[in-house]
Amino acid sequence: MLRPERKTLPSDDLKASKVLNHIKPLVAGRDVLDALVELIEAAKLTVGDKLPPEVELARRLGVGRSKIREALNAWQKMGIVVRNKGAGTRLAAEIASHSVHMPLTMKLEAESLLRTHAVRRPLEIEAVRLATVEATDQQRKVILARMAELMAVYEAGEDWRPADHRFHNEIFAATGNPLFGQLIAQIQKAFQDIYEAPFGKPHLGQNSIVLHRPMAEAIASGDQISAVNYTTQIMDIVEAEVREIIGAGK
Amino acid sequence: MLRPERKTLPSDDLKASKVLNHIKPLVAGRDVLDALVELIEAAKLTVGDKLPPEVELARRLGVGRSKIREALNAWQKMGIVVRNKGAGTRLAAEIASHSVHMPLTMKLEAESLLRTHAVRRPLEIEAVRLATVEATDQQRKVILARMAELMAVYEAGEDWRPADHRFHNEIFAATGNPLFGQLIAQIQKAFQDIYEAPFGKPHLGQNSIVLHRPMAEAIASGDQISAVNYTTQIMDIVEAEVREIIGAGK
DNA sequence: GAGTCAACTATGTCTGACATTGTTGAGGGG
DNA sequence: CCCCTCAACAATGTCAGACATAGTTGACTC
Repeated sequence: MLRPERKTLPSDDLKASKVLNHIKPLVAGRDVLDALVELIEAAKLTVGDKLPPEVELARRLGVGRSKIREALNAWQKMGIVVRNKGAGTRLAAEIASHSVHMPLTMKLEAESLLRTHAVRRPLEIEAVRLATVEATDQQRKVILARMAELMAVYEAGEDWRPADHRFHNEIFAATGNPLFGQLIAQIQKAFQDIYEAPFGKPHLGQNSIVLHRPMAEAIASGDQISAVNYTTQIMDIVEAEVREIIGAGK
Repeated sequence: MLRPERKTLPSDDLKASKVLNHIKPLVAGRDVLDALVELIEAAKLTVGDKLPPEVELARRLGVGRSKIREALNAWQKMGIVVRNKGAGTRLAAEIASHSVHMPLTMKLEAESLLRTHAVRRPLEIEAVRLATVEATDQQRKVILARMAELMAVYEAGEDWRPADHRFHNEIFAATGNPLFGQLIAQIQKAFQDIYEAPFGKPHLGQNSIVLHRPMAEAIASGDQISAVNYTTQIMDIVEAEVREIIGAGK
């Protein structure tokens, strides 16, 4: 009637648990995510590998389980890890492959940067197309005015991003569909949170400023094809800038 | 030497706490965020208003504080609330009117149905395009399998929407970008809540089912142009159906 | 050799406690 | 009367322990 005892410990994640001994506990100011990144790098974990369980991570890093969970949940939302009840937490994104020079933190965040941009791109293009079709005469004038304002600020060498923001918001308003503005605002926020942290403020999008004038004029004149064209170019330029910042293209 | 006692309770958040009595506890399957949305709507909270404290929310909704915290932290990341130690949690974004997280308010207006679709459309098309380019061989096979499953269920005259959902989810997964799936899931949720309530279950999208097979095959074979083409047609058909349901075009 | 099933593993959630910080309002001094 | 100080309060941040639930494994049975 007695069931047998299990003596052997399977330990699928030898790599991780072994390195865990060398990880220093968190000192004040150090972030849990940084420590996790350090662990992943040290253990050379790749896609599909299992991370140590929460309790062990918490013990080794000297923090509570809640902090570990918060960090891992954040990563799951970003698609970096996959967590399963009963099973463990596994690496999901390709983050440990190339370009050894760049710290892993930057790689992680660069991934999210590209992903966010990939979602933003079609929304922005469609918003411009809709605006070109739906805008009222009044709105077309305002768009041109915002564009002029943007160019002035830019040529004066000042910080042009607030003006850029107002310009794009006007376009979203002109679509007649508030969802565009709201969704992109969400994405934009995530975007900023990401790229302002690791990369400083690299003035992303600078190379595309000159394209804003013809784009605005295309919207104002109702030229759907040109408007979409210019927007696509702008998005491509921004994407190229992102890839340049994070080094080697995918 | 004795410091005075404080008898008065300041209660800045009268609105919220008052309505809290009427909120029903969470039943299985209901989401914490939905309950919070309901509370915010019922209390007519606007930007800057304070939400009830975590412990009270947890008590009233019949869940642990950890779930409340998880939900509120997620909202903070999205910029919907701002949380401060010592102070409380306050509404940051205008979500009382339109938001992907607030299907309840949108139910009222049939117009938002079209708006939601307008946002979903470019996302879906881009997701298909990306999937066509990025999918692994394995994923292409799974997409074809899901499509076959969908067609079988459809031709058997059963409810095909679960299968349809699985099919599209597989496409989103194949993009390699979890954001597409997440965003569209949000939108999809709002979409369903809207059209299922006022219009019954009109099987939206029925006329486009036949297009799913060539679309899946285009994805599987890497034919970007055809895939985008079929998807565009599908979205156009759905849009036409929506317009028909809500009566007169726009 | 294949299937069964119990022990094990790991995450999800609840509860209670304490730490830390913002807010408030009474009291004292000018 | 106004401003400043400061102690009590309120609310979130964090930790720790416990239980629930679901996936995984491997020895045993047939």
